Amino acid sequence: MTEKRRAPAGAAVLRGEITSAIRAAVMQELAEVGYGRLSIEAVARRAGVSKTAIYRRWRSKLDLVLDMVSAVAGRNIPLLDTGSLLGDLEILLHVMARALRHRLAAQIIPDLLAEAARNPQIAEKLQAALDDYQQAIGRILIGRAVERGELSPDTDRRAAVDLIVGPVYWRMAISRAPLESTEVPRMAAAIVAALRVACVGPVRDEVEV
Amino acid sequence: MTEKRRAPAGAAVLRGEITSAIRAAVMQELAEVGYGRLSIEAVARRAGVSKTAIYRRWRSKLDLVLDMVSAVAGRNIPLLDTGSLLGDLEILLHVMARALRHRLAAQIIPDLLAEAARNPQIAEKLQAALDDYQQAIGRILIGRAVERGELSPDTDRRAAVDLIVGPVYWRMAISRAPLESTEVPRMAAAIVAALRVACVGPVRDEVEV
DNA sequence: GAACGTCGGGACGCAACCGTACCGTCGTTG
DNA sequence: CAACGACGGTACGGTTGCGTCCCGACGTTC
Repeated sequence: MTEKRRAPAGAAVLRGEITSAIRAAVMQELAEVGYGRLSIEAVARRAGVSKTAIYRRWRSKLDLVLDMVSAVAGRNIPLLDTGSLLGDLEILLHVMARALRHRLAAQIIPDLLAEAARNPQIAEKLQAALDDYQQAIGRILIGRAVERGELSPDTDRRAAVDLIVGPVYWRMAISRAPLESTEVPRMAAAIVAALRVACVGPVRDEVEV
Repeated sequence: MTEKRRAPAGAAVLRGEITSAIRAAVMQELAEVGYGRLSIEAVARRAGVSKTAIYRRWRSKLDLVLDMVSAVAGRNIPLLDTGSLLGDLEILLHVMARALRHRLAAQIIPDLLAEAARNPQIAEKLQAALDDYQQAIGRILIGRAVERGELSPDTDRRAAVDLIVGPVYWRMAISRAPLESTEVPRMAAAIVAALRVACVGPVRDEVEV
């Protein structure tokens, strides 16, 4: 019971440099072969590390990836207040575009999102992060615009998020065409126009004859 | 040289029912484990067929999937002319939404798109299909609207496609939230508003102070 | 009705990977 | 300075999948 336990010391401590090497290797490997083909052996090889080193830190491949996901997804997105919906949107689009311009991100994100569709554990972590992200946009960005009077109070947050995030994601992650920074203002302006219209009730809509 | 070759007959002919079974099994398997983990053995098991049956028809796993992709992606999208941009958009969105509501499609499409980012062969086939799709939208849908005078002639086709396709894809394939049919008209209206603004030159844009 | 020739199925060798057990190493702690 | 104890690395059995080969079955054609 009252065992005297000496704290691990000396060589008996996880070396952070190795943990980092593994993390980096996982990202590389994830981008190169995807989650489906991700193998611990390959990660170990790439990191110049033994498999045991990995299994000591994470129980399984799933654990490993889940940990990476929460580490990356946990970051809060800073949503600066520029004083106008258009300005806020430009900033947000620039941030997203910059993120998706990174080769690793552009490959890993769609891959994990696809994997989430069949892996409940990944889905949970990823959807949580995604929901945070979307809620943040909806609450902060749209919320501010409503306060300013730029948008109607009964704007549908979810629909708004789709209109904001969809185009840039489609362009960069699916269509995989570059999005020049100079195009961002135009896209932002278009989205503002869309949002102004999107506030009307969901069901009722007149059809022109 | 002048060999007399009797045409294959009798049991010596590919049985279409088996080919179909394999195709169906591939779709199921693709949805369940993704391209990365797709195995010929599993496909054969699920189809109730021998591996040889598959290898007789396709040289490899890649060939198999490429064939499926071109078969599905080859279909032309009917873009009905309703007489107005708004009407055309509603139809298009309904078609996309219906397609993405199918479980198989909603899982396979994002998976293959992610895979395309690292597999040149799949990327080629898929990007070709995607480009066709986008060009069709750009040319027909936007083209008609321009002719009608609903949009400016110098509307950027690519940017327009992003605004049209992005939101619905994000909503259904990424965010994985249901898109009610009743929401489509509103989304279409929002997109029309966006498109009207998106025609201004890409670079120049005044910033409100 | 006999011959033909491809069919589907089972088995094989090979390769990759999983997760674990063991072993010598190393640096701190008392 | 000696002992502790977790460290990283190697080696291992088991599993899975790939692509191929050979076999008996089968139905049409002559």
